[in-house]
Formats: sequence, C-alpha cells, structure tokens
Amino acid sequence: MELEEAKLKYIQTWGSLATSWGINKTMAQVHALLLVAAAPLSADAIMETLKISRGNVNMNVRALIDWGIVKKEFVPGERKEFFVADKDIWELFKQITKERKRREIEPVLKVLSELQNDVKDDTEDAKQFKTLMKDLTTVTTTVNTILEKAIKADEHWLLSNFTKLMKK
Amino acid sequence: MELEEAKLKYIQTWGSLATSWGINKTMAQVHALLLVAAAPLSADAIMETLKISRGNVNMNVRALIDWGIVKKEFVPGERKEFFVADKDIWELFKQITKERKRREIEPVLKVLSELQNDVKDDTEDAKQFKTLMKDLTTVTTTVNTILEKAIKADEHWLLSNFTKLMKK
DNA sequence: CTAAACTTTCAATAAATTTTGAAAATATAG
DNA sequence: CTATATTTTCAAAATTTATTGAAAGTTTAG
Repeated sequence: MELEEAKLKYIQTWGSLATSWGINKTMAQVHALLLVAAAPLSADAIMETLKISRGNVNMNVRALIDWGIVKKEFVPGERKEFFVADKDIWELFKQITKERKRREIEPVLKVLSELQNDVKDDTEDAKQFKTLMKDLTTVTTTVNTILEKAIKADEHWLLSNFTKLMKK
Repeated sequence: MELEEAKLKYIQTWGSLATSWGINKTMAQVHALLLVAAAPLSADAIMETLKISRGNVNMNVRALIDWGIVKKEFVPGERKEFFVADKDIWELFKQITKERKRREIEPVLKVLSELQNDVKDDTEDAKQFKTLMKDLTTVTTTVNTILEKAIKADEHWLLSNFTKLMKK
C-alpha cells in the first residue's frame, strides 16, 4: 500500500471511531491528519486534504488547541499560521481523558451524591433507590479515580501498571 | 426531595451522560427507569413516564434486551409484556463494555495492524507513520486487554483490583 | 375460526448536530 | 495609512440521528 493511501485510511478509521464515542468526526480527522503530516500544515492544506470548508477547519483546529493537543507553529517567511499535533499518543490520551472527566463524569458524581442525600423517605423503595445511587457512585467514582491517577502520572503509568496488573 | 422527583432527576442525568458518550439518550433513560422501578413495567408505563411513543419504547427496549441488560418478565393474569432491568450495576458495566469492545475497538485494532504491515515504503516519513500506528496500537490494545479482563472476571474484579492498585 | 389485545415495523417527520461560506474582524506589509 | 492577506464568526443549509404513529403482523382468549 502507498504511504499516502495508508494515511488517508488511518484518518478515516480514526474518524469513525471518534464518531461512535461522541467525538466530532472532523475534529478527530484533523487531528489524525496533523499526526501523520510530515511537516506543519496550514489551514489551506487541511481544507484541501480533508475537503472541508475554511470555517470548519478553523473551528476544529481551535478546539484541538483548546484541548491542548495541537499547537500553532510559526514558519519563517510565511504569513499564514501552521499547525502541528503533539506526537505523543500518551499525551493525547491524557488530555482527552482529563477533559471528559471534568466535563462529564464529575458533574454526574455530584448529582448522584445529591440524590442520595436529598431523599428523606424511608420506604423500602427509597432504600432501594439509595442503594442504586450508591452502586452507581461506586462504579463511577472508581472509573473517575483510575482516570485521575492516569492523568497525574508523569510517565506511562497506565501502560506499565496495567501490564503488571494483568500478569497477576 | 420526593422519591419520585429524585428518580426523574436521575433518569435525566443518566440520559445526558449517555448522550455525550455516543449512547442513545432514550435508551439510557428507559434503562434508568427500569432500574429505579419498584416493579416490572409495561410498554405503556414506559411511554407514559418518559413521554415517548410506543415505537420508540419498543425499539429501545429491544436494544436493551439485545445488550443483555433488560429482560422480559411474565406477569400472571396479564397479557402485556413487562420488563425489568438487571439491578447489578457491575453486570451493566460488563455488558456495555463487551459490546463496545467488540463493535468498536477490535475493528480499529485490525485496521491499525493492517496499515502497519501493508506499507512497504522505507522513507523516513513511512517509518514515522509506522511508529505512530504502533503507538496507537499499543494504547488501544492496552485498553482493550483491560476491558477484556474486566469482562471475563467472575466477580467485581475492576473494583477490588483497581482499589488495590490505587493504594500502591 | 374470529376478534380483540398487544407488538413490531418502517416511511415520514422532527430534532440535533455539523458544515458551509460569505461577511466582519484582525493582522501585516509596504 | 492603505491595501492585501489571513483568520474568525455565525446564520443558514446540509447532514445525521432519533422519534413518531399508523399500518401490518402476531398472539391469545373465547
């Protein structure tokens, strides 16, 4: 297979994975493109390769910059802005995880805890409800704590520790 | 807070979490409703509580049954079908994980591995591409293996083991 | 069997999300 | 400052995804 063909296939695949995990497809594709690019790319280059509009490129590149996984790069003699992706996949994983944890898991934990405390009924049904909330909190907290640990680790914690764990 | 109010709030919260993880909101809400229901519910009861159509109830309940987290229950003297959710949150986590792993992660791993093998170029750029594919494979495989282990465990593996791990 | 109760299907419709593209804003060269 | 290049914004259009509801299918009681 040609390298360029392989790159495009990778960009497509990554885009569909993103879609099924509730991440914008174009955003994932722009990121994938920057990852496999040999050099920093301009907005025009991204537009052309992915066949998307200038506005779309701008919005998604900015989102990626907000997520901290893409950076602007200055190219001497050029007026345009160029973009590069952090090539460290671990960093990508960390950033995405961090963001999702903060925006999605933590608010849910807050609501679950409120619900557990606020229901004052003492019926059998209420007890069952509280038990369910407690169970959901346990699972969610566990996941949240694991992710937190993963994010804070300086080195490839997830890989090394889970490898150890799996050998048990 | 009233118990019924709390139940509705939980159903809403769970629905929005589902949405941002690429899971159908109504499906998550139907499941949440069945989880907090004191008794098995008929399609009519679900329609009424969630204010959704009969067709929508039918489709989502069947999807939940396919996922193995909801079951039909026969109620003596009733002609209608009633539904109950498996109250074990661990079971829910296992089933969802299993399904997503099979449908989403495994196909991606296959493509990544193909791309790594099929590119025959020997340029610097090709080498970098292969390295990227290898890195992505490593992270994805690790996640996949962890999930596999979690699914296969008979008991609350994830909770107990990760708790241990975190105390290190 | 027949009729009523209930479930399933799926084309049409609605809702949510994404994308476009042109106008406005901003930046830089001369 | 002025002209030009470049980026940003955002309302409208397109696309994708979810929902409805009525007709067709199925089951069961009598």
